[in-house]
Amino acid sequence: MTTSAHGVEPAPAATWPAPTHVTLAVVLRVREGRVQVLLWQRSEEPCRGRSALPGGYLEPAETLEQSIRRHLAQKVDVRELSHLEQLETRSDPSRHPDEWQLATAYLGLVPSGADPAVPSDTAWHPVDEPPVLAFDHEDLTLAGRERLRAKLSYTNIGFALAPESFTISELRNQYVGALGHDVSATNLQRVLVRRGLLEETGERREPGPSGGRPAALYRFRSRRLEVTDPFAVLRPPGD
Amino acid sequence: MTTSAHGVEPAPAATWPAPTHVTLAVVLRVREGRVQVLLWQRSEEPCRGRSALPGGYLEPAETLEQSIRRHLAQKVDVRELSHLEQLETRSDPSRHPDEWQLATAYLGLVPSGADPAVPSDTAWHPVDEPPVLAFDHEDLTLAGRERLRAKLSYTNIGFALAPESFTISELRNQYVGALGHDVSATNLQRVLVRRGLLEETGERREPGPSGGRPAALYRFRSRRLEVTDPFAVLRPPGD
DNA sequence: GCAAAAGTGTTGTGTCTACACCCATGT
DNA sequence: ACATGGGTGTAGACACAACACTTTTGC
Repeated sequence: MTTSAHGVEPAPAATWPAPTHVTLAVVLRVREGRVQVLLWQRSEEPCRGRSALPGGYLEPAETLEQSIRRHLAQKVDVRELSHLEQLETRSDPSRHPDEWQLATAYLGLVPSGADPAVPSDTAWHPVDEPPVLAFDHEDLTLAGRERLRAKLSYTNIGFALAPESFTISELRNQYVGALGHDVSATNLQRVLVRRGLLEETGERREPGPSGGRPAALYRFRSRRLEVTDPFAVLRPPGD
Repeated sequence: MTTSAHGVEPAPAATWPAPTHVTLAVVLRVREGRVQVLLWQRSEEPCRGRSALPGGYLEPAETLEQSIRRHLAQKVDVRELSHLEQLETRSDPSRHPDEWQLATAYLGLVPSGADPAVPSDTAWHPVDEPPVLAFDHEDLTLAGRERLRAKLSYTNIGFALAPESFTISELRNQYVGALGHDVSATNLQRVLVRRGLLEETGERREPGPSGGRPAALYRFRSRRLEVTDPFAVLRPPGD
């Protein structure tokens, strides 16, 4: 196995016969109205001290998804991950200074409510104003954020931001943070119910000390990714 | 470089220290109302004689996109490719019988009008009833077809199916084939013009021998992929 | 009663499909 | 004249945003 060369022999990529392969994850969650990304402080060269996305080398006989789950398990309780999907594979030979390295990035989501412990070298950072990131990780983070934003409007991916059951205004907070603009609770409820994504659990949340009408609890009908608005336009005729 | 082992030593994937990496392309076009995919007849084991997607090994110091373009150049005039985008990377250790092989698939599109010559071992096949394909290539083909179908409704990807300039009914034929259902020329024109994707060239196509009103020629305003319907729902307020 | 929070009713707008109708050309 | 293919006008359906209004709680 190639051990991580740390700048001892900065050979140009062309001299490497075969690329190494790493998996990375853009793990996002929404807290206090902002999207946060899980970052890790590198203790090795290259880019020692810089923040980076969690991940690492692909091991023999594992799939990319198994690999990223294994690496993530060292940073966060993987059971808290409500969704994981492949983003893309980056291959620019100059993306890593010391070796020819391919990187397959995943998007992971953590629902509100869950608050997994993370090791001391790992922390959540606001995705809007991240620290300087290693390699091409900032660009990958942006790609993850965009993917989430886009899918919120035509899939049920909201399930991955919400806990089992929730009130509409709790769900609204997740959408507001993830989309970056205001969303009315009124219309959010109507859109998601009309599309059959949400159903009432029948229970209610008791109001806080300042009063207010008790809120109905909802859940997502499915907690697996489904496309809910497949034809924005150019629908098949007669339907 | 690993030469293609042809079943001589079918070692389990776990014994390979590092994966090989190939790039593949799902190259699609629409002809006579059907989607066709470019396939190639394998002359080597494994899967000798089976049809397969074009592609091959990644070479040192090239990016994945350079790699797939290089391999495609052997099968088709790459200048005819109007669009190329990454689909996904497959990593199941059992996807190849003889080696541990990762595969990054691309989606390529060829516009109507262009009719590139292909070598004798390569041909266009209807994507609906393909021959038995090697490895996981049938599934990748399906993924490519789905990607095209989805993007037709919320991006300007139609430019990649159409030549420089075209009549609405020619464009309609491409959409009908790609979507697999009828599309009215009337509404197609209105949707694409309203969204600012199409503009008239000012020229007209002379009618054929059977008469008819001459058709206006259109072109796509941009021939690079753009998202044109970013918010199917949950638009930002006040806009 | 009053404030707070949740939820419903309703109106207006924009975008789409469907279909009737008009236009320009060849024979 | 009439067939053929292209294009416009228009009406209805639908989904959405916005906002006024009602409901249910705590104090």
